[in-house]
Amino acid sequence: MVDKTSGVPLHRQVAADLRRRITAGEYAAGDKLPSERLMIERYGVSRLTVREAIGLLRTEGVVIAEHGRGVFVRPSAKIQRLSRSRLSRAARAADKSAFLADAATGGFTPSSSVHVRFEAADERTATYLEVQPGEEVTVRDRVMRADGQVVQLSVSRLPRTFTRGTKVEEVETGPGGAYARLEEAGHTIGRYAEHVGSRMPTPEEASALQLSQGTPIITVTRVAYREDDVPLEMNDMVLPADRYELSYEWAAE
Amino acid sequence: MVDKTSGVPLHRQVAADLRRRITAGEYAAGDKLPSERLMIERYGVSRLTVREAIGLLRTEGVVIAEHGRGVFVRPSAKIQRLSRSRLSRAARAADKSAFLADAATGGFTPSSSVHVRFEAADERTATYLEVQPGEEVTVRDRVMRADGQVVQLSVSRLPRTFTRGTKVEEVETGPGGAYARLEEAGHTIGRYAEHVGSRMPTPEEASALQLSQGTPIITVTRVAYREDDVPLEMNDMVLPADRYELSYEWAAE
DNA sequence: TAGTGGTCTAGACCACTGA
DNA sequence: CAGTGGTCTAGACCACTAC
Repeated sequence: MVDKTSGVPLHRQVAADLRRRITAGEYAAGDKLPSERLMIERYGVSRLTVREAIGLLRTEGVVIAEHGRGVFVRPSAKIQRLSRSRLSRAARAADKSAFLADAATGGFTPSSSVHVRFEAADERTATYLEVQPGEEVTVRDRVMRADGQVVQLSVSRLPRTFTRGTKVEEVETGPGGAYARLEEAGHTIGRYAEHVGSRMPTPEEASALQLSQGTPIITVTRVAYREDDVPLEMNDMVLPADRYELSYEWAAE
Repeated sequence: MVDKTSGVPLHRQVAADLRRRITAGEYAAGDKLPSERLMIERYGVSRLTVREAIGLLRTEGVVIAEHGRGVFVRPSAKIQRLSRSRLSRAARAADKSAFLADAATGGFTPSSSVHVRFEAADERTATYLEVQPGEEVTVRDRVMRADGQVVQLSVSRLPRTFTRGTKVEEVETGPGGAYARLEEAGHTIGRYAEHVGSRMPTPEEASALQLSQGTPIITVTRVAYREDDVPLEMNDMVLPADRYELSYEWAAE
């Protein structure tokens, strides 16, 4: 089953064999792989070697281990598509936040909890919001859930000069959300920019989003600009990569 | 150094301690961590436990192990920003492919190799290109390098009905690239859509892009539509997440 | 209770790096 | 050459799951 003279590490050979069987359909999505003890016999290697092989597949997101149950082929999660060029004034007028609008499209039951605080702008925040480092910003921390499960973390930051005395500094921002309050205060949004990246989650993010090993996160930093190009808000979003796909669209000219 | 009675796995305690020292700046970017043998003494645990701790940090992308040298704090790579709403006809007229345009912005020396083949459309391709499964498509495989290093993989697919008899079926597409040839053939591009996701790389992608452990990839599927909304091309791109950030922009209304 | 994965030890040999 | 990480073994005990 494995070639101990090939020079290729045994755990890689075992991982490759399992991977092949999975892609060949021998083990289908949701199926249980043989137990570690059984693989020890089949491949003629030690337990650690088997566990290293499984570890590779876990890191790749191919399988998921469940304590006391077994190792299972990971079902490819259904992807939730988020169209990003749709934060129209019309949608806000219809009393939907961007997240709620997504929910309406996706057909899940949304809920979210918000925490508001104030802090001094760090280097990165100052750069995006074009303020001086140390300047006070309003921070809205948000945990978004779909059918009870956490699906998105969002941290919104605005220069406090724009939010003082408005409901943006309260947990409940009222109909239309924070953007509506900003517009009422005379700050009409002219354009949005989003910066999309990806990385492995921190342990905190992994537990908050209940990510299984081998799942990266998608990071989105959205900046909302006023019509005169003054930054009004930056929003750092964290999404589990196995559940989301972002879609953007633009005209050729 | 570690509490063997706390119930928290030892390797997690070791990992947490190392992570804390790194974020505290005790070990700066590029610094070498203590050797495994030294950690065995310091933490009073076995070598496997130390290696498991390091393995966690590697998966998180916090450190990089180099055989025979040591384990190093991973420097946060400089991010190459790609603005995605810039595939203008003007840019193409200036004889730059999208990749070359990015290169001009980023200041690196680009090179790429292309392979052309033909295949039958699979399910996914058929959906995006709105053709029948099995219909013949032209496939342009591309490996892009910056200063010699592979930085992007790209697979472009077009219905062969649009490419037959054109230079799109050749390796060298001529000035302006494939899009320019399509326009000459009467297929004017009306809009683009991009679908962005992220996942851990396959072993092949990891070695092709020389990814260190713990680096996810960003997947971008760009679809180019004709002015009458007929799909002309789909382009599956794979980018190392530690080197790229994608930027999109749109007007509020 | 039996079977599963999770954690951990002690020890060994190998491959790679750099002085 | 010494020091580093990479691989591997044999064996042990634990925590969780399901019957």
